[in-house]
Amino acid sequence: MSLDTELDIKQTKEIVRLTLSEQISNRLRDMIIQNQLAPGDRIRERDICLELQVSRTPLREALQKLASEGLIELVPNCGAVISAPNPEEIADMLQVLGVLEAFAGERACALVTQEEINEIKALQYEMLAAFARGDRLGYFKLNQRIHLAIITAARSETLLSMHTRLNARLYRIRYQSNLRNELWGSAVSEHNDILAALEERNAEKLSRVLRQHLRSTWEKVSEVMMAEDH
Amino acid sequence: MSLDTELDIKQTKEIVRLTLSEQISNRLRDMIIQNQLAPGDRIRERDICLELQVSRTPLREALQKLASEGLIELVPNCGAVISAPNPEEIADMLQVLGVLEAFAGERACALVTQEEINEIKALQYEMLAAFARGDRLGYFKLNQRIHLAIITAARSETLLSMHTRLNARLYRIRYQSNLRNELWGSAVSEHNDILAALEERNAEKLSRVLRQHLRSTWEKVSEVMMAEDH
DNA sequence: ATATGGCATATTGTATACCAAATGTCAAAC
DNA sequence: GTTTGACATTTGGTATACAATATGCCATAT
Repeated sequence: MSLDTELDIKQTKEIVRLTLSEQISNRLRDMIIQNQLAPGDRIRERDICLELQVSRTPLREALQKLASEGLIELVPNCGAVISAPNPEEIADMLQVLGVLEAFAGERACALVTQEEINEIKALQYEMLAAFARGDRLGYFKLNQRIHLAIITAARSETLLSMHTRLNARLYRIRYQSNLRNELWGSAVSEHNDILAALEERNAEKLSRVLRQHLRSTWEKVSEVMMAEDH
Repeated sequence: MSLDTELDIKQTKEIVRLTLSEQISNRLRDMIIQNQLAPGDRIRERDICLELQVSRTPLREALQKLASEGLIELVPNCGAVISAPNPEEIADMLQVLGVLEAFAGERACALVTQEEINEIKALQYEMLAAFARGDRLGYFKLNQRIHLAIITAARSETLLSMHTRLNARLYRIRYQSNLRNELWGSAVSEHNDILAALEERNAEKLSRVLRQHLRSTWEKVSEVMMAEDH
């Protein structure tokens, strides 16, 4: 299952045309998210140019984009380093993500269609299946898709783009945390609450549960971070 | 009073060194915010290069940055056009901004210092002074500074950066709205409520008032937009 | 008159070479 | 041991060339 599973299903109307710099930034973003480029690593322009077989111009445009997304930091005359957020920053981001999802929940309760609820329920069952099999990767990705589905149901472009950006910055650490934490399936019951609140279209409840959900995410993530940090 | 009034007061310790692409993106951002580049306008690389006396490479890097901030749209092979958000998008952004400020208010109540409250109160009086004089520009900028002060008091980098980005996209339209709307001073009483809630450190109240404040901002902005749209 | 197709022109996308400035390293001098 | 300075490396920026695409125009066909 790839990150862009939708491509298998959705019929894209237009032919997608990406500039080279977009392709590069997408590729680098994936490499960062998947930890092929680790936090603190320095990006050497020449090396990446050789590796991806592109010239410096589009690569540097891609770096600018990633920098403004917060995935890398551009130090003048020192080049680009992969961002290495500390626990405080992670906690901060997760809190804001919680606020965004809480708002998404509010709106979703008013705007979600029965079809979307059914789809989320299906994803929920798939996630339970992955959990039963001990399939951590599948579990994690389905978890992500459920949250994305709720954001989508909120029908707010601004919300979606902010969530996407923030999520990209958190993806790696959440993934690592999911792989390592003993309690990797502990969100199952919270997800039941989320689904229940959505089905009742109880905005206040869904909002509250989602924000709480991100708080407990922080607890799990911090546990793993502290352990790694010796 | 310039946008960066602080420079007059604050002693900057280090010498700030910005890369050329940063300087360019800052300049273009200001030009967009101040309506020197109007929504829908197309940016011709060569023209801007001549105007700013820079080469294409750093200019294009700057454009990438602005595009990822949502201030311009980059259409492959067609160049850059200044974003022209429609009323629905504006409403959407203002709602999310309201959510962010509400959260900032919550945190600020817990973290704000007495000094900061005093400063916000001072800004409030300055704003009242500007209102009394009919100084719309001064009123608007002080209004912005008050909100920024609340965000700052919340002590969340993520929140600050998201707020800054969203605010940049909204700045122009809010400024125009402030200039033209009959009710340009109607936020004065809301600001009294905001300050009161902050002084009481009443998180729930401040959060609610701030979100409501952005809702009434939308009412004023939409009024002006509708009028302009014929 | 409208529509189609093709051509010329303008603009963007990418590659490359080059230079200046900044950084890091390492050895010599004190 | 610390400082100084020369050197190699890397990045920031410019200039330029060329390819790909978009745009506008005109002639032709219907």
